[in-house]
Amino acid sequence: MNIFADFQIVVEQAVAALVSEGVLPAGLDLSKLTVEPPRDFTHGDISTNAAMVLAKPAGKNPRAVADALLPKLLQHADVAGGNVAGPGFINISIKPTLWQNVLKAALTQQERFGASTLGQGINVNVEYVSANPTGPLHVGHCRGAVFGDALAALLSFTAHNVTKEYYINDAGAQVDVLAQSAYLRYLEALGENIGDIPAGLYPGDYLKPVGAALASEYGASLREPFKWQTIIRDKSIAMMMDMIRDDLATLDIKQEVFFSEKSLQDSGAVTDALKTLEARDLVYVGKLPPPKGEVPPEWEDRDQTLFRATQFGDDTDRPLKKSDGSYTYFASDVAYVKNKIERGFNQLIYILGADHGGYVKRLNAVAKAFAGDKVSVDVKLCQLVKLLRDGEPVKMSKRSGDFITLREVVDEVGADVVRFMMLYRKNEAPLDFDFAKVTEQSKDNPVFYVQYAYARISSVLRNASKDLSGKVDFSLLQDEAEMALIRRVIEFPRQIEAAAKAHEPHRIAFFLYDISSDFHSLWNRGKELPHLRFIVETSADVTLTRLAFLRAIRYCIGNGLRVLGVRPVEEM
RNA sequence: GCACCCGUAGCUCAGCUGGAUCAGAGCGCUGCCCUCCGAAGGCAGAGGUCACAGGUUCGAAUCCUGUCGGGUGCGCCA
Repeated sequence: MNIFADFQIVVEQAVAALVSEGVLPAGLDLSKLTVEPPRDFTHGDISTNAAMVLAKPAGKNPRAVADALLPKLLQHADVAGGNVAGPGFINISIKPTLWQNVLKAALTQQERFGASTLGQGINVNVEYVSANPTGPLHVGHCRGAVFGDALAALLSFTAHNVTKEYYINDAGAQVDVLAQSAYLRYLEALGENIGDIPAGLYPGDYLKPVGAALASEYGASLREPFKWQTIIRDKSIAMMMDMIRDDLATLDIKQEVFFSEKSLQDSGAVTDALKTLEARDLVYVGKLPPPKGEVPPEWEDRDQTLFRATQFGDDTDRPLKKSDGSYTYFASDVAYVKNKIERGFNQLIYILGADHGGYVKRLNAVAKAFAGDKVSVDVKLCQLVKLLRDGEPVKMSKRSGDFITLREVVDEVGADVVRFMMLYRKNEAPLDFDFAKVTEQSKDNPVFYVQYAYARISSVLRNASKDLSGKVDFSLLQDEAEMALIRRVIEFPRQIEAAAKAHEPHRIAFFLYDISSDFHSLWNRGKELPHLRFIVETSADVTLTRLAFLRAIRYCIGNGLRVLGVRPVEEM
């Protein structure tokens, strides 16, 4: 139960009442109206900017609107009091029964506490990773993989109908290079001396099993590469994708749909998509202007088949065909967007590396061309991860093929640490990942800090005597440290919704840090003030109440961690 | 040349899509707290002209314009 969302409705009803009384004009825009916890809790429990937002369109001054609105709000059963403050804020304090009900809800809903109906009826496609099937995933893929997976979980938790998808780039030149590289490994597996892998091919050892598999399956019958290139390529792609799925599994990532680019071309979907655009006069043959400033030396003007992306806000029109008449990668993208729309998705989310910034406008343009405003596109760009070891950058040489793989990172520090750290920064901020720091067992390490809070709570629940008789009475929670934690619990459902709306899972990570901090603080208060301990020998009621309170907090932390895909631990 | 992202404390970053004595957290620095549920923690102090200059309005770290600085990308690659 998100009491802030509930009160949003209450405030809107109060506004409606004033409208019907003629105090406020009809047709007011309520979209800027917010109901939030106040920045400073001494102002109250709930705060709204309604009066200030409505004052101008209503032609009144904010305080007058607030004074008119306040009595309506005070009539509500859960409201204990309220006042108008500052330029026209309305602050409301709620009756203790309301926050007590939230704690009860946490205990009843358990793993579902914080879930929301926000996304009901919305079909979301989250596409992430989508790495070329030419080798194992490396660290660079880590962040997008975790981000996409956590965002998908967050959207599921808020009742969106989510499909997690991976786009396989299996149609371009890079998979032919893969096939050539695998062919050499195949010859090697047959006992031939292949020497060094030539430049331009994939040198990694991970292709040796592909060669071996081909050799054992086909013997020497594939020696003429041009004839059998298709078999070698398809086998290589299949094995690379298996490897990638295994890599993702180390992070507990399982996508439901693996969509082949090649299938789009083979099925005629690309041709169809272009026809659809042509029918709307969105395709033409023309020349693109060279980039301003430095013109590339080998620039030559040529006619190309172009999509009128500029009609939909892009910076330039985009080529659909190469000069030899074959389709560009972008043409596949166009068909893919169309395919997603036809599958009924209302929201298309793409998780891409920051070097794909140029995609944002063109993907939006394509979706607009096909579906107008009915389908929204959100491209989340993830910045680079800088790997450090004790503050020193970790060196990687991509050329030799010995880059650091995703698997190596997960093997060294564990999936939970990788997932949490990748989400402890907003996606467009660069991220430092220090092997030494992230495994440290101290409060400097946020993963540990949050896990520790969960474990401490679990420890208290274990230590508590099982056969206490008494009753839970949340009104016994009075201390300011307890109240601070209660405010966190109340805020949890709201944080989930806000993070889901903004497509920003990192907010959950920060929330978890904050609630853990408040918990550790309360814990230490109990050290100084024995009557604030969770287990109090002299009162079964107090003890049972605090244990129930702890369980509610534990559901917040546990559910938040689960959304991020991090396992809560009972002991450490 | 153009587009996108970023610029907040010495360092690493939050700041809930314009709110209130709001300028925050952690690290680092200074000083405290274990006869007591896990000190693997906690409390307190010092530290910033929110890159800069204008603008929008009741109100700006947040929105607009410009400047400076950093990153990324920019017609057949994928």
